[in-house]
Amino acid sequence: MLPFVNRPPEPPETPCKRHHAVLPSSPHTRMEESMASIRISEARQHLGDVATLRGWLYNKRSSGKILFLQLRDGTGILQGVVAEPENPQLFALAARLPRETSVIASGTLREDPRAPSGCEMQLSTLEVIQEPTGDFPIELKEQTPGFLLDHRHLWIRTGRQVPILRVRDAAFRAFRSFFCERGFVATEAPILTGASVEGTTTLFELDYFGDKAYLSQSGQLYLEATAMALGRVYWIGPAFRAEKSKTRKHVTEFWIAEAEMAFYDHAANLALQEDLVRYLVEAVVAERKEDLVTLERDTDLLLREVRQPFARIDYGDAVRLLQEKGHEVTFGDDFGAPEEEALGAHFGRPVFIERFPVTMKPFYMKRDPADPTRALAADLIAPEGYGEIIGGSQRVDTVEELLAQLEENKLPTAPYEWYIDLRRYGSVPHSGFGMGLERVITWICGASHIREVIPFPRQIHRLYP
RNA sequence: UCCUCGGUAGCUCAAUGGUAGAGCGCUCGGCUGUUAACCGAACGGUUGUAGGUUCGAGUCCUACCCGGGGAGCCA
Repeated sequence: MLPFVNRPPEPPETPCKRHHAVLPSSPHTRMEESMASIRISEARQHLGDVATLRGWLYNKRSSGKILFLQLRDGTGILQGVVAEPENPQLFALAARLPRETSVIASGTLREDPRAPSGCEMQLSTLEVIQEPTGDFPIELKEQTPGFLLDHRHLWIRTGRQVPILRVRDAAFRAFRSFFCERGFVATEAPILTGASVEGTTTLFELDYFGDKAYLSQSGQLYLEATAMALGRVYWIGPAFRAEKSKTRKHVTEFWIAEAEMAFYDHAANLALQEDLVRYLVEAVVAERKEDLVTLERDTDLLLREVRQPFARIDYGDAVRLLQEKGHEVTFGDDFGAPEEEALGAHFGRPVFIERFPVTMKPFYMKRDPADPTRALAADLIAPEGYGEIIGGSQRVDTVEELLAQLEENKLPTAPYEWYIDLRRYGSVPHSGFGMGLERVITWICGASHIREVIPFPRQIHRLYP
């Protein structure tokens, strides 16, 4: 047995050999030894080679005795070409196959400006793995959201959905890289909880061996505990809100990216959030530029938005600004979607709204020493109408303040004893925030609805598939 | 939960209270460079459900069911 050591892979003699080496074994795979199995994203590196790709028939077009198969494999779409006079049997087979037939296709890769991607495969063999038994429900034209959502398990194969899910992957990874590079420790919060974090939002309730339990709406309180153990922590986890929201910004199950930092004050918290959002956008645009172009996202605009310093506005000033713009808001109101959109449009870049009145915010936020009616909290509003993407604050760090604020919010202390303990044993100033990953991804993609950027969105009255 | 719009062919949509239509998809035929191909033909219906008005209802009325968009709340 070879010793398991961390060594770099040997440089491949040819790209073909490298890819051959990583082929998984499969009962469906009957590869000829000399042929490189490629993924479509790598096709350009194999021009002139005979190659094999495994995937699905995405679409088919023809003109007389020439047939164009659009093949997809999850990394891209490549055109396969077959002409009847050259290969009548293959032509007959290809002409018969319906969309989404799973196939192993082999042929010569070559550049051709007439092909949609600039290169194509001159097909020599086509092995059918499974031929669909009915018409594929998702058509390559406009369909209604209800129908598409009922067929989400198939919808994700088509059109914008594939690039969006790749951007999502890049965003998740960039979030983790950002914190990993800064020495934060990834840790986890429980999903099953015995009490509400904020005491306000509606939770999903379930039976826990005869007791009531709830699905977590945020890992924050637990991250405060792990931050006292590890210093600086972060995680990405699911969050559940049972509110009957029906908007383009809401799903009942979403992924929250949270960080909690010991010895960070409000200012340091905002600086970190700004660095994070800028890093995320830069990283995702760099990695998935092609996908964003496919999605027709204006990446220059996106980069301009994040490369300048983010705007900051005091809550009171934001109210006055909105009033000047004709919005009917008064001090103490939370901002609705039109107000968030107006603020985003006014600044043309992400904007922090700082120092909310404490009456609007949950019990765990620290008050501003300069004005105890205000919380050391900020929401980050994305531009272009995408709304709030981060909510954060400096946290209460003394037992006295915490008990007083629990009481003001009419919350019992018993479920929070462990949380109060954090202020009893070496409490320190600390801050943190939660970012709605789907909201950020929606903004980065320029998508029109949050449900497009999560593989299986959960909404009120929608639990299938 | 509230406001609003809708439910007709597999899909997307038409149809003054008077015979149920088109485009796309599927099927068949034509076309050797298609780009959601195009051209021609065929196939395709218990008009969301239940009741009511009417000589006659997809259309009008009532109730219910389901969905879209938006609001509030939030990330």
